[in-house]
Amino acid sequence: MNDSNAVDLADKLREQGLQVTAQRIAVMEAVAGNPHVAAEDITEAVRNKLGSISRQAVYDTLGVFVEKNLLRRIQPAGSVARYEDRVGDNHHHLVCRGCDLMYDIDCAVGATPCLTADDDHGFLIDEAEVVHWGLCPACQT
Amino acid sequence: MNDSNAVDLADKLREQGLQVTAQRIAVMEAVAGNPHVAAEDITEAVRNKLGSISRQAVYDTLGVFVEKNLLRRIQPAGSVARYEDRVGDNHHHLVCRGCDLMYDIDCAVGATPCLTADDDHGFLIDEAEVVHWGLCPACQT
DNA sequence: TACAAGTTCTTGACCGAGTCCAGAATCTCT
DNA sequence: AGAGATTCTGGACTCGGTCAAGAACTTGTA
Repeated sequence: MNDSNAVDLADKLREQGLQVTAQRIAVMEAVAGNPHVAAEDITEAVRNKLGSISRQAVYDTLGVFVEKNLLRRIQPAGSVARYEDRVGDNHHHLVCRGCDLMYDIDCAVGATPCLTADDDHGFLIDEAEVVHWGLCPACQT
Repeated sequence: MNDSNAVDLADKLREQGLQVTAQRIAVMEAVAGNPHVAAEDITEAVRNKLGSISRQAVYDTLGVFVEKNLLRRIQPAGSVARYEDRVGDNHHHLVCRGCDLMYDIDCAVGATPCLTADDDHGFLIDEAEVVHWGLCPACQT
């Protein structure tokens, strides 16, 4: 969250042909410091840093970042969209049915688990998303 | 969709300790004849059959059915909730990013693929949900 | 067949994450 | 520094889904 990080982030944006703005840097930092954050929390974090940002700017920024593969968007059923900056490894998630607590999971089966479907119906499959559902220790009571 | 089916469904409901109503039978039939239907389409199907039903009754009914494990609810990111009557086998889904077309998938890895997570963080895991994302033949152009 | 108790359905207001739009501000390149 | 493109702001809006209270229906008992 220091200046050198901000510089690194700026370079990352330029690499993708994106303009560098204070809002975008702040959004990136908000996600980097907080895996699985919701848009609302990102907005709040950015406001704490910059003073203000519009909801639209946050959604636009997140949308561009996901499109450029700088962020990954995850949205377990019944939950709002969440964002993380761990991209490129197709890791999975463990979600609590009770409180939405979420952890990253490296699947025991292998690097690209279950990627091959028996019958792909002619689809061009690009991702196999795995969500482990359960109850966290606190919600098991 | 004939009378004997309706009788079977009525028994299924009683088995679960649920009251049998025309609305519930119609909702069940709407899902049975149409895997991966959204609540709105179910409402429409029931209205075609019974004349009318309230949105609330549809949501209530779907809620109990899912709770009693008579239906399964699936909700891929960015899509509305969908329902199917194929329960108990934990099969997976193939979803088109372009048009939300959805197919059932039996995973090539085995009966309970990826169910074991490397580190379960103390969770009581009850389901591993797998979604294969891609583009259907029509959306590949 | 009638009744009471419990469950389910209807109606209508409401919620909240996310989108749309048009104009103002900002960034980048020359 | 200035032009052009991109991004941000503000506010209205959409829509799947939920909440609440009272009316209607099912079911078990007699």
